[in-house]
Amino acid sequence: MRPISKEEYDLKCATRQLLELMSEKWVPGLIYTLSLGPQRPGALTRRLEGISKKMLTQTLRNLEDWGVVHRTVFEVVPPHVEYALTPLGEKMVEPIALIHGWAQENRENIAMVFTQRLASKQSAKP
Amino acid sequence: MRPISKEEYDLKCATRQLLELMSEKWVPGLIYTLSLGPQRPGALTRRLEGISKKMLTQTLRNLEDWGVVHRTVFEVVPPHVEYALTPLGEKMVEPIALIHGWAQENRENIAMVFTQRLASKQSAKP
DNA sequence: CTCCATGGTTACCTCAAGGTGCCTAGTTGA
DNA sequence: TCAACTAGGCACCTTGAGGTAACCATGGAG
Repeated sequence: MRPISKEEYDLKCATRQLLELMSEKWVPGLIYTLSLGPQRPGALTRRLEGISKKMLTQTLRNLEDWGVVHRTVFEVVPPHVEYALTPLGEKMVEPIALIHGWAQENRENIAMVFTQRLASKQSAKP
Repeated sequence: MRPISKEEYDLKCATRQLLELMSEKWVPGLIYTLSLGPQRPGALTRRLEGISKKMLTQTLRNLEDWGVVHRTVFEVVPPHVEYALTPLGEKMVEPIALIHGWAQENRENIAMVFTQRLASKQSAKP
């Protein structure tokens, strides 16, 4: 059992990098929504109830950096912007769908755990 | 495009619950290591360089709550404890392996993004 | 002339994840 | 007698993710 060095685990591990991206709060919702077709920011905001402008922009910029999302600006007024998945982004839909599938299969386990945690948290602070 | 409600996205979505678990810092390493066979805490600590006792225990308890890991105590002295994946846990190895596969295929993209981000962070705070 | 919608940016605040360090308790070896 | 190994509990601290609210520039509707 060879040790996994700090550097290897923290920095180089593409798997962890990817998992961290995918678990950013709004990433799965955005990727899934964009997999249905290109969208304008307004539409995305309306679809993902509760997302703030800041988080929408920030998350989309992040996904752009990853080369997962492409931003198209139409030079008209009022401004018109569209976001779409890149081919790399399309390739990310499948792994997320697999996670989703796993989660659905085991949704009862997950729900159980979740309600237990909620209960214990609430009983902890009266 | 039906909106996704806050509650739906935050609370009920098993997918996000699962992604959050999987992206906890030490979870992928622990799941992968345990997929090689049951392990004692000491061995896990030695393998995952940089993990603290607290984080090891905390993460393992968390995985126990999820029913992903089983803890066996041998009533001997000095104490002997073993952690192993449950059948549910075994089923989690595959999705993680898929993510891992994706990350490997696209490791160059990921590495590029990562070094860029590092560089921009360092130039931002001199 | 004012209001609203377009797509952002910025400063500020909060909370929890992750980390450090010290404590327990029993047994073995120097 | 003191140190070290076993597995873990607990208090404290720091950092960053996520959220709130205000601001910018433009143009059409009333």
